[in-house]
Amino acid sequence: MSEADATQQEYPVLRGLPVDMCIFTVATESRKTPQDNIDKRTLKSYPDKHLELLLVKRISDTEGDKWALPGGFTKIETETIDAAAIRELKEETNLDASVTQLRAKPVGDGIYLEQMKAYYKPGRDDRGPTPTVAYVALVHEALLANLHAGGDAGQARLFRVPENSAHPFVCHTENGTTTVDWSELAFDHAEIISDALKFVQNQILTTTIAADLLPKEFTIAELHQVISAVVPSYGQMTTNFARDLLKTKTRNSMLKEALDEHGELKKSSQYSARPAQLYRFNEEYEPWLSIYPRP
Amino acid sequence: MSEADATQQEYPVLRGLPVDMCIFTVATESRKTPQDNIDKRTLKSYPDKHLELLLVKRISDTEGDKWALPGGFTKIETETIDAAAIRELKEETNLDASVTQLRAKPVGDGIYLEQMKAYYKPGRDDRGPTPTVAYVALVHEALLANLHAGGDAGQARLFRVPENSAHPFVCHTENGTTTVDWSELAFDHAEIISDALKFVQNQILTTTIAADLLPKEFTIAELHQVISAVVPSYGQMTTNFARDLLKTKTRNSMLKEALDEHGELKKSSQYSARPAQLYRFNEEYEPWLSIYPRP
DNA sequence: TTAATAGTGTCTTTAAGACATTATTAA
DNA sequence: TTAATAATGTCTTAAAGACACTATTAA
Repeated sequence: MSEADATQQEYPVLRGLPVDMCIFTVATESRKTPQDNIDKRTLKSYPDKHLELLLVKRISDTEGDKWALPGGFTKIETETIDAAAIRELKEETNLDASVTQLRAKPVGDGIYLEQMKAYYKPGRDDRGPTPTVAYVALVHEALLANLHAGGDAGQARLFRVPENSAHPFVCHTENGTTTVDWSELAFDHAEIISDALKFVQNQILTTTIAADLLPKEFTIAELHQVISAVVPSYGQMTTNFARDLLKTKTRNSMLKEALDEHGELKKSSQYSARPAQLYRFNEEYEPWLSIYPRP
Repeated sequence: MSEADATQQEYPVLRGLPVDMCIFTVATESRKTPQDNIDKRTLKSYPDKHLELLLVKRISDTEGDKWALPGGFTKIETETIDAAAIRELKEETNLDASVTQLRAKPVGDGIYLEQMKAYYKPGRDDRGPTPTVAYVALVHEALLANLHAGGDAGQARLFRVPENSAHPFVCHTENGTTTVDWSELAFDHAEIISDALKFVQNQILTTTIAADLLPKEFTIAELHQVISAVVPSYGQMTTNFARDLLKTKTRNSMLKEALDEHGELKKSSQYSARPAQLYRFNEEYEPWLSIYPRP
């Protein structure tokens, strides 16, 4: 301790680095029920999917009881920053999955986690502990069934992410609806969330992290639905979307047809009358992305 | 100070955030001279271009006199982290240009600067001040003519970046040649530089930051040369490269033909017998990048 | 003239897009 | 049967790639 103090003259020393977690999921709307007075055949229609973000309600501190991103501090002298992010992800989501490393590349087991950006502004009083390193996680909704609030937070809830900043974050529960406007978020979390949203939108379009939001085997329509949930401006599913995805030379190694134990094509009737072909991501696929012509 | 100490119990407080700068440039080999005993016509051939990185030699500290990335600390209570990066960029390069903001998007005036990643590992003794936030800059070589070492560093030099980690960084001067192996770099700077290299390679292929390494108006061959300098595996310049760049629908707004005051096409004979058409980047161009079919 | 680089013509293959048609299933 | 979604066929246009050819200049 005295050694650290002595060092402070030469260069400032950090005593534990804050981490903020942007934990997103793509939630599936509950299926239509017969009570909805709809032709029973409509029951097979795809449930809607939309993007949700985990927020926690702070218990009285400098930022009052505002909703905020979950977060914490690295355990100085024992943790890397990535390890702290993994620990926070587990704590905040009550995940029992064995997350032991960053998942910047999708592994298809439901968790993507990557560092996004470091934030720092002078004047701690304005926005709480500075700096902070923001991490972005995309987690399969099935893994978020047992949320609990960790650390210094009151409640943890998944909020639907609005398509533009004129609309609030919304959370429906049996006890009613909670809405949180962008301006009501603690610290500079509105800025961080805005950056994180652009980040996941870019990532889902340029990498195969959609794999972490889908079952191991999925239909093209389900894949399209996940993309559209994260990027609302993405177009409608068309018959050509599927064909372009499968037949073009630069993409034809991206998905593989799912086969059953007899080597037969596996199909799913979960959401459609006519069974749809199931696919899985090919882990060997490496996207080529460039604005310049391929050399 | 005592107020800060009191706060430490609740959450650790940072007392100035370190910043490491990965300052790259694309250097132009000195032109062939007649003494090289080459047919004079060869003089017009393009000079080679290659990627260079600014390193500084530390003066005796915990890391001895190793070569390292230039860096510094945010001025706590007055600077944002971005402001510190801008200040360090100016100090280390002796730039007199009025850099007042991050240039994540190219502005074509010779400077691209963007935050890459935050690093943190426990155990300060192993690698000096932790954490650190690494910034990546790509600067036009003309702006790096007046290098001087800033702060606690001895010398500042531009080193040629090797194409793989089996080879060292090399710097030629009148006084001889300096080579620095990856393993000889201070702290964990080899890891940071490795990440930064992938980062700039990805950025130059997916954004228009090449504009910052070129004159306002340039030929297609010069553009290709810059890309190849940063991404050595990029292919040879072909006649189809130019045509694909200019004629395809998704890219045809990327470059605009340069016109003189009479509205005539501007051409350059600087590097070729037959004059080549000059182009400039279209600032309105927004690349579309996705592994999925365009909606 | 020749060397060197810039740029065009033309043909082939592949990808993208429009849109009609057929297929498969549950109720 | 009908509704709903999956998948194919076919035709058109655009992009990519191969490669021979022409153009412009300096020395």
